Amino acid sequence: MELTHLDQIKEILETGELRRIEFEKTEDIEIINLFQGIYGVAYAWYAAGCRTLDDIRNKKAGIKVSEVQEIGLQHYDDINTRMPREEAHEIFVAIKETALSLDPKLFIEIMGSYRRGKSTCGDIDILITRSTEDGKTHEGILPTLLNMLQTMGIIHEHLSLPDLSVDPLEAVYRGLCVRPLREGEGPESKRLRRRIDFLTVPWINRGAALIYYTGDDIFNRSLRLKANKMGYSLNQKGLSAGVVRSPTRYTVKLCDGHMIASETEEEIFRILGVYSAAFHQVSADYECSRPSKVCLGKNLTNGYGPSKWSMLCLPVYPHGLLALGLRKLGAPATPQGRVKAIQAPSLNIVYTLPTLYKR
DNA sequence: CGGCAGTACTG
DNA sequence: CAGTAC
DNA sequence: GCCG
Repeated sequence: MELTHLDQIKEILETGELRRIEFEKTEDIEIINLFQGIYGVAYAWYAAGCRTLDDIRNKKAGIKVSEVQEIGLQHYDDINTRMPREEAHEIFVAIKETALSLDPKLFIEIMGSYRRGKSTCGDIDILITRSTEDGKTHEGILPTLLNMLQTMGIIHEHLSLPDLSVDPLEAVYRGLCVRPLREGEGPESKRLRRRIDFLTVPWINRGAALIYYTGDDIFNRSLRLKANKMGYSLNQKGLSAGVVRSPTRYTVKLCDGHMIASETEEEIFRILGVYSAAFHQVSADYECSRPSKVCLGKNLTNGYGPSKWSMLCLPVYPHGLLALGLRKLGAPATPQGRVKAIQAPSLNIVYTLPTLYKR
């Protein structure tokens, strides 16, 4: 008798949760993961024959290394060490204070793994926007803020600067920072470089932006897939209805539809039918309404089968979808993952297991 | 057998 | 366009 | 790899 998905899910939930990283322990994926620790790095480096960071430093096989990637190499260990939650907090507090000194009406929020309540953070994601009720906006704030933070010694190397020419309210900055000095601490004390992203969005898009940048990636993909199945489309700007897709090519949108929710996370989650008890909680509990990563385990392969997709993991979501993390294979392959989501009515059984709510 | 999230940016 | 970041 |  074949095991059903549900049998396997129950077994994993009962025997303990695994991380999807467990499924990535093949040599090529490990090396590609190593190279992806450098901002903007290409899978092409692996394809070109590079296998170590020194191969990259020595420009083996005639590969090109951009200025930004040199920064990534220089600070490789710093950038790829997760920071304690407390350190992310110190950096965020300093940035928020600085920003509010420019305009006390700015909306400044930290997103990413910090907002998901994680005890360590791989980077810092900061959202900046501003209520428009007094007719003003956050236009022009980001460059000024970045200059101040640089003077304060918080922001260091730039990886990508904001392009304000398209929409001055929508900008992205990526760079490296260090935490502010603590009380009585001299400038000689060692502080690791940390990855930091700033993004600004129009005030009305803040809810959708919060969902997207709070993540994680698999959660977003499953949520978007659910939106599609319900006839909507979700992106970092908002939830749209009336999207018409080509019957032959599903991904081709014939009609963009119209925005029905974007200002708050709650309205978007509510329309999508996502359990939202956590909205009454503080950020550290946010993760509890979010996916619990589990794997189907040894019964499923991560091997390179004849298919161009290889299974990595199976997160379980509170909104009633399972998603299989898949990796696209084949040459020229991209290591960017894909998600397969399955509508699973029986998932209600999973919800009741305490695993989903432990932290 | 098609589909697997959606968008922005780079070369 | 392919590749990559989020 | 697996679902519709």
